[in-house]
Amino acid sequence: MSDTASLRPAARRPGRPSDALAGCLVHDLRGKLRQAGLRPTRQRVALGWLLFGKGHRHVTAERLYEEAGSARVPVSLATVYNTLHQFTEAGLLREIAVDGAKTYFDTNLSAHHHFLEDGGDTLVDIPAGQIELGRLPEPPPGMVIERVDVVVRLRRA
Amino acid sequence: MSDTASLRPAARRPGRPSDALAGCLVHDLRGKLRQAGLRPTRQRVALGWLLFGKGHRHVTAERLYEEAGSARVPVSLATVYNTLHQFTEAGLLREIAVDGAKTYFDTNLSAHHHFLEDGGDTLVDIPAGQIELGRLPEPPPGMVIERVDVVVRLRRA
DNA sequence: TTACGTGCAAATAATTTGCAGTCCC
DNA sequence: GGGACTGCAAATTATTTGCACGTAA
Repeated sequence: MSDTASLRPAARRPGRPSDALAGCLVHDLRGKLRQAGLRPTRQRVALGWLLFGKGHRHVTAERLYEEAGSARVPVSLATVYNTLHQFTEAGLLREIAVDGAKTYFDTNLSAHHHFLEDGGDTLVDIPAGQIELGRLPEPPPGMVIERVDVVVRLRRA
Repeated sequence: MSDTASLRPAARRPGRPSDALAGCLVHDLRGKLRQAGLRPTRQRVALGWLLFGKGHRHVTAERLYEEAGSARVPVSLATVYNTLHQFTEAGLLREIAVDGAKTYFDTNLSAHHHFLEDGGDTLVDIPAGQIELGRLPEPPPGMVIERVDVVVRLRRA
């Protein structure tokens, strides 16, 4: 049984390009993983599907674990953590630490920033270009700027 | 204002200004705590002393706990956590979450941002004005911007 | 086949909490 | 004296690790 079939068993019908894309996406995903030096195992493909299957998202390990469970793709929490970090190292994800304990992983790799809603629970993208850094400070000697993260904290009006 | 005076007192005498200053600083600190609705207990005054006694700083709970031990002011780690949070709620400190597990507390309340050195260990202030946010994005409806945090991640060149 | 992955449970790490005893006002 | 504060140790929460077994190439 192929992963494709198990994950997206929809019938092929004209007028719905998503079916064709679905197969394509999984195929791409496997290629992506392989290129990153990661063996495309069932779990990695499944988690990759959940992560990259429907637009950009922010997830915590816990959340992805629950989703995997709901999607009838049982993986252990440890594997979710491992996979998320492997994806991050492979440049497929970005790790963002906004507050306190939880670590979020962002599938959006392009330069952009975040809104943090008051409880610290929800993270929302700020479209690139909507925020503008005038000039950056000079880094201390011997250091280079790797990345700039902006978090806009929100409060209910 | 008075903060400036209490934080950066000029030396009044060659020799041992520390006694007079100590009284003054401690006195201010007690007043500060009282104004914030916090009873100026021995531990709070001692921790306040370590925090506010010598210029702005970034500390983790763990670090402050060690310092307190070194300064012959034994407090429990739990009390350090409690105190830091109480100070934060009282507006005496600012909590900054830059990465992963550790939470830093910043005694500098003015608008400013941070450099984060690569390991995520050291946090350095970026003087206000050295960084410039062009324009801020519009917050989602029903929300207002409370604060903007910028973290500039550094890597060894 | 065989090294790489995975699951599980136990180990860490940072932080919080419950409660008996202590100290400030 | 009385209620706020503290210390300790146990509880939580988020995450990591060690190791036997499973599986993709």
